[in-house]
Amino acid sequence: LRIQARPATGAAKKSYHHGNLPEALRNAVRDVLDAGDIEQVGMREVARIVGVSASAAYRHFEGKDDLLASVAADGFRELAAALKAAADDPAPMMAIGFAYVDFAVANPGVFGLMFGPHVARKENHSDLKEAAAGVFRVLARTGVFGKDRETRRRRALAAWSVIHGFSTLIVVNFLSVAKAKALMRDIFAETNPTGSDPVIGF
Amino acid sequence: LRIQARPATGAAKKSYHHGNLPEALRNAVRDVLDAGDIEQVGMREVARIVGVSASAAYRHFEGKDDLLASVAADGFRELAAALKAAADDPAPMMAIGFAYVDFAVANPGVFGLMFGPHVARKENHSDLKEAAAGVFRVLARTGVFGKDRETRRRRALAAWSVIHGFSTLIVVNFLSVAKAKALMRDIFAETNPTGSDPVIGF
DNA sequence: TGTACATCAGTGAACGCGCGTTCACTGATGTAC
DNA sequence: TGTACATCAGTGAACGCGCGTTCACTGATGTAC
Repeated sequence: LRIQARPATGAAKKSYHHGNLPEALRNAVRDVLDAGDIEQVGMREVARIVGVSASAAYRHFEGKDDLLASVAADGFRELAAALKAAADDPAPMMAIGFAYVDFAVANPGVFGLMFGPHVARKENHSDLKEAAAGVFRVLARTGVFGKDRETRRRRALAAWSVIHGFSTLIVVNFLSVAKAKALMRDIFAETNPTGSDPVIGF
Repeated sequence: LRIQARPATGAAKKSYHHGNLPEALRNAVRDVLDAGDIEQVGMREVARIVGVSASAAYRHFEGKDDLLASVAADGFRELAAALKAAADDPAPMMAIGFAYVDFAVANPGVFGLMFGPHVARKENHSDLKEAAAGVFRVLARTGVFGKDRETRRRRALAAWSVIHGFSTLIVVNFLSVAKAKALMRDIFAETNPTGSDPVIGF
């Protein structure tokens, strides 16, 4: 189980005030999501896990949708951060691909939520949209994709698709991590030392 | 709404026997799935749509899980058939990729079910597993992937990932069909007229 | 062709359950003076 | 430093609801003779 976030004071409060309930609830959602499927996630269940009454959650989230959207947005931000860190690698595309796969494997539940129908239809949730766009931005800004803006965007989308496809097939158990990484090594191999040429076959 | 399958006699029976309830129920599942998300799908809801009592469904399916697995397996078979047809195209990889994307766009709900956590954890459901393997088989048998068996398998997996990634990002609204197809055209362009060389950059 | 009867495919009421959300409440916390 | 008080962050009971599944049932269908 994910460690419950507690107040920064460190000392366990005797007060019944939790201190960091929103994060604790998000973590509980992730635990349930990673353990099984999305149908098990609920306000009551999640509150139960945290050890708080169900209605307490409504002090921090408008409702179930809001809580889920918040978890998904966090997921996108985490993913973007991981990719950003990987982009500093000497072989950035490969590193980004690996980081993406690693994220999906480590967080299958959130990964599914992020790219599932719940979130897909939440087009109005601006925080979520922005967080997802952040992932694309990291990809689009990675230097290997050339100088022209439009070309970079196109290639970033293609690369995202490749990487995302591997990750999805892994999560769904049609492909092993090892095999996927070996394949990515082939695909993203820097066949051209100048680094200016396309790396995914076009 | 999907047209409800009726008995082959054509004439509307006055009997209360439905005649093809299993298929009608599967179609109802798909309708609900395509319209919204998986949480709306249920035995009662689906029976209601078909116009039958909830318990009638239990004459044909063991329960909810069984019904969903059946829908997913059908989805895999449909997808495999569509890909098989596309494989006859002079540019088979591109045709297969387009067919895959078209299937996902036409059936976003089933597509999500097929690659979602519900099915991913149903490893014991052999019919489902077999149906999913059929999709891979079509890809692996497509001639462009070379003569060596292992190489073919590797490349088939890579191609699947690419194609699947595009489809997922489309379904989740991060990418348009037009853009995805243009990118696939670039990636799968037959740069080598002999057709024997790798087509996805490795 | 008719009839008896087994089986098939429905019905509808009932079960227990857990859900999301609301409400009036209360104890804890922080702040102005 | 103390105190009064507003606000914050919980509680727990209650609401209505729809779900999956079971059960005893009944009408329709098909088959053996």
